[in-house]
Amino acid sequence: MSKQINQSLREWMDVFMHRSMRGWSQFAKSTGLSMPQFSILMQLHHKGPCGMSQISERFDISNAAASQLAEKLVQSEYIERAEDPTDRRAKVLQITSKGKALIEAGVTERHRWLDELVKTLSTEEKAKVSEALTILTQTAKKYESSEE
Amino acid sequence: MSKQINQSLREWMDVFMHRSMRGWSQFAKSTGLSMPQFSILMQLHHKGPCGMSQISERFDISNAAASQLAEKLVQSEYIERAEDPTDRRAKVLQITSKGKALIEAGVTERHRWLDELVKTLSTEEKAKVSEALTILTQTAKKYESSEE
DNA sequence: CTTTTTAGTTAAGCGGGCTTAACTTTATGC
DNA sequence: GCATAAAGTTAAGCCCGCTTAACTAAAAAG
Repeated sequence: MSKQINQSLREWMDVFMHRSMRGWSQFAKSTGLSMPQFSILMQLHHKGPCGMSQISERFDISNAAASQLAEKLVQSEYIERAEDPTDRRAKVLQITSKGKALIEAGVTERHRWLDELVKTLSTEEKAKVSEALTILTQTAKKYESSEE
Repeated sequence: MSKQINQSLREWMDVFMHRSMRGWSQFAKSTGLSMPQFSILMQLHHKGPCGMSQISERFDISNAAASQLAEKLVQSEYIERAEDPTDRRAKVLQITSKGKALIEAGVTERHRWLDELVKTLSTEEKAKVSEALTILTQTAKKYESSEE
């Protein structure tokens, strides 16, 4: 039983990840953004505003690199870079509505595939899948918050 | 109901994709391979041997670019480049055992997190998740083969 | 059998990401 | 207050991926 769930998770992740990674990199390319720039944008969309150092830490690059990438995103108006009112050395990076729209367009595009899949499921199957994914997502969120 | 499954799919994707993409790019970096090189390796591992043109088509780059990337992977012994016996203009790219080992190490690392999640599930939850993911995977595979 | 098309390679050159190093500005520790 | 540490920025230089263009070699078309 334990073996079975491992097996099914692995297979699903395999299929899903290949599809997903390819889709995202194609989408990133179509926007004209490089992958590093795009990843930062995703990060800001996903986790909300943060400072420059969090970016460099998260992506394991130097402060200088983060600063340069952020600069380009500011230039193209996908993010905003403001002074942190509580510490005037620090900056607060935040996605703009233009940036948000871009990422959400990507998400929507990625979802089209999932929607197609769901369409072919029976009502009963839909219910099962929905319940299972909710369980997984909840568990994952708990785990993420527990690891710091 | 249809709304509910869309919602749970979206949330699931949000959490799992971020985690997974981050993990892969960290892993790729740790191997010293660039993302383009790593992606080609993944592709060869996932879909088996193919020619140079399929690579350039798949990743939407020029033949020249594909050739140069492949050359580097050959140099580092992650792939083999042989002459296609049925068409002496063409080449057959194939992952080596060294390459396979590398990718599989990455997969294993990615799975560690999934295993942690599964551990915290009850027996009943495991059964539900397992069943649902099997449904999804089967559906996805059918869909993939139907789209060409 | 010649012409054209197809598969791949090679080289030059551009642009991007990244690092190190030097610097500015602001906060912290004593 | 003064020294030290921390957050970002800027510039120089390297490596890498990518494109275009020129080329080789083999298959297909006529």
